[in-house]
Amino acid sequence: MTDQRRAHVLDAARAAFFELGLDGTSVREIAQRAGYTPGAIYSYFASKEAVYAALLGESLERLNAQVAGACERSPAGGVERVRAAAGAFFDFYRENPRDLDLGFYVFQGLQPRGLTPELNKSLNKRLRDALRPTQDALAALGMPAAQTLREVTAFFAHCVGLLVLSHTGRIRMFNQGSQALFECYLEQLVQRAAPR
Amino acid sequence: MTDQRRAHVLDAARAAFFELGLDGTSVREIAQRAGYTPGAIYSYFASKEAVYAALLGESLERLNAQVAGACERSPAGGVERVRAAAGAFFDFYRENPRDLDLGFYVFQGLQPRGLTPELNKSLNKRLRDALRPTQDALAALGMPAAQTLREVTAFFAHCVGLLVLSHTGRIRMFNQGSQALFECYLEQLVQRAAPR
Amino acid sequence: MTDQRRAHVLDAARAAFFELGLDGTSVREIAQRAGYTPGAIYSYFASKEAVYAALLGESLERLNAQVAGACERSPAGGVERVRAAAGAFFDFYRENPRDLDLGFYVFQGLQPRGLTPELNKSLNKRLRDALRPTQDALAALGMPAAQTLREVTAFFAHCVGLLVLSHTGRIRMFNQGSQALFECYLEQLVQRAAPR
Amino acid sequence: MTDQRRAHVLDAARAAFFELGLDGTSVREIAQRAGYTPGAIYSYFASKEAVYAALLGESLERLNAQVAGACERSPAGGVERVRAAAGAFFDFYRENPRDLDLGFYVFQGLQPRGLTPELNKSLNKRLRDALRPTQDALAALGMPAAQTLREVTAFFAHCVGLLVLSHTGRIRMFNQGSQALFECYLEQLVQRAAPR
DNA sequence: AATGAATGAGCCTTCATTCAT
DNA sequence: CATGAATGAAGGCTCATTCAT
Repeated sequence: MTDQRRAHVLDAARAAFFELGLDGTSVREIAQRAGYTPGAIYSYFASKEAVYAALLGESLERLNAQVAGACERSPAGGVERVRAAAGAFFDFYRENPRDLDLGFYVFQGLQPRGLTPELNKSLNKRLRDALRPTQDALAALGMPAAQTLREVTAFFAHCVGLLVLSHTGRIRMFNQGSQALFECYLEQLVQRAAPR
Repeated sequence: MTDQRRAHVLDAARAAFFELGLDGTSVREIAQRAGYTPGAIYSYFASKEAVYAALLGESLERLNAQVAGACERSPAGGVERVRAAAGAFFDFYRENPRDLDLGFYVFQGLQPRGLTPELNKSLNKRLRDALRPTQDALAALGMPAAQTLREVTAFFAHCVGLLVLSHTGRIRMFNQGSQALFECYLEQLVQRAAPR
Repeated sequence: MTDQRRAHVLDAARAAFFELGLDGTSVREIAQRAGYTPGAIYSYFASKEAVYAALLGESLERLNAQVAGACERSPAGGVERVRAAAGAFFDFYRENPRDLDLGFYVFQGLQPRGLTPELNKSLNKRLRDALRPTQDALAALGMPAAQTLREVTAFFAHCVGLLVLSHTGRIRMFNQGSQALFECYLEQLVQRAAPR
Repeated sequence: MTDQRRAHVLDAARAAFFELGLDGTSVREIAQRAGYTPGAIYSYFASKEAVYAALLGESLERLNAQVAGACERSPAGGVERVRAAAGAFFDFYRENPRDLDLGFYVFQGLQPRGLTPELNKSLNKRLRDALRPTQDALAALGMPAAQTLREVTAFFAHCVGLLVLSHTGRIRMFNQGSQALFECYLEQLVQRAAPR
């Protein structure tokens, strides 16, 4: 019951945040969309930042689901699996730029009240999980463990860079598209994993 | 005289911003650090956002200077020049993470009052300028023009990604260092520019 | 409950405004007089201007009540009714000069936020309503419709003029009293409505 | 020399005030238009309100000139002179609504600093002067002195009322034009002065 | 006479949060 | 659990005015 209502608040928060951005979203706005008064929000979350942390948690679940779904639809052990896992990760954030904002906001500026070390750890873990399939797929192609770790980290960074540039419009400065650049990077990665 | 005082305000703003972050910095805070009352700030800048724009402009000048300096100290036409130009760019933001924040803040959220189209254009240009030496160095190695553009964009994205991950502590998640990963990417880039 | 408190804020605002004038009244002042902190005012009114609009609305209700009361106490259909309706209108503003200020302030300078077109329309209507009994009384004496409209408009203007002159002390310049001048105008009007 | 410069400041102030209104005009604005820095204004005027008082004085001179001009162009001693004097007075403010604002602002809200008793007296006198020709013309038609005073005061009030209603757009509420209503009032006045 | 710099008081408004009921 | 009311701190900004130079 309580969980349902909490989820309802979260839905309202997500909608508000997607529509208005992080700065444009106030507790009042969330409450209003949820059909509550501001005070009620604090029955479900300790603070506004806790709402965002929960939102991020939920966002990471969707991310993992999307990655897992893509993996299931591709044969294990081949380069296709690398493409599927990596592509699903990138696509998730390309299609949902607000989820990227959310991640940076929570991971960057939060007070201890909003992001306890345990919560931080668990969120980190889910993010890490979403990259694991890519890492595993690289390993399955014979890439040494140390290198898969390096590659997946670099891959993550590359995605983040492309997404941020795309999201802030900086990439237009170069007349380039993030999708094409992503594919380019992915092919180089696949090349390194399975030469020839 | 006025310029000196304006610079003094800018110094105060930079210090405040480096210490407290962009959201934590108020006009009151800047004024206090500069030894002024809040109203005085508006003798030098039209708005708070104009202060940030000026800060960014100045940051981009330092960036360009650093890149130019590194280029001067390396022979033109060889791979060393690529390493110098690209490395200087990355190092600037690695050593001054707040300058990266500044860039994203200004480019993302500013009102027209703070960031006129002309100013936006000129700031963009200076950012672009800072990447030009890298692009030129790639071209000097015989890389086709279309590819140099693609590569420099991807390079920029990779830097941003590594820096953001590093800045938000996410890179620790992978037990990796941004410096090492940068060098790795740079070597791959050099490889592509000058195979063998 | 909320309505009571809203009325309480309105009382404070009216008192402040009567004492300090519209320009001298700040939200802080209103809040202080109401026993609140400034932010609380915004629970009851969207803006400072909305407070004034509400004050004017309430002023116009009092005006209409006063006019209606005077009409009830006078026989319909005769010149007495003209004197009653017109006199009540003038007396209201003579006795409450600040209410006149309020009207002009709101009707003149308000932002859309404080005075939406609908609100403007409804306030206008109530002002118009307060003059209707005078117009009707003129018609009851046999004055043609077109003339009643002209006369009531001129009457309104004359009242406003006398009140403004009286309020700003300019009338003293002529050693005249607004009351006597009003009665004079009224008698001329009655003459025109019911010659002999 | 000083007087010339003072006049120059006054010109700037008038222009600013006509364009931006009283609330929209700042000392900065006036100074800028006069080619000065704000502080310089205080070499010529004790305060912003003193500027307005001076502006009003000058406005009253123009008013008197306009009235005098109209009188000169009409035969003395007849009803035409009444129409000319009264009409010129009304026209002045109908054509220059800002001058009316000025008058009310100065006469209503000024601090002692801006409006000393002597200045007040002299401004009052000039206003009174502008109505004298109308009063004299009425007397020339044989109207008793006591009545001419009453009539000219009522006339002044009627003008002010029509102008204020016109200026604030309230007159539209009645689908009436201030010009027509003025003429109507004037004819009644003439009637009273020279029956038949 | 004029500047340039700065003040200081004030403005309206926003908002996360608290807490008695 | 939820409300309704209110807080308090802060926010960016404006502007008449002062005064040393």
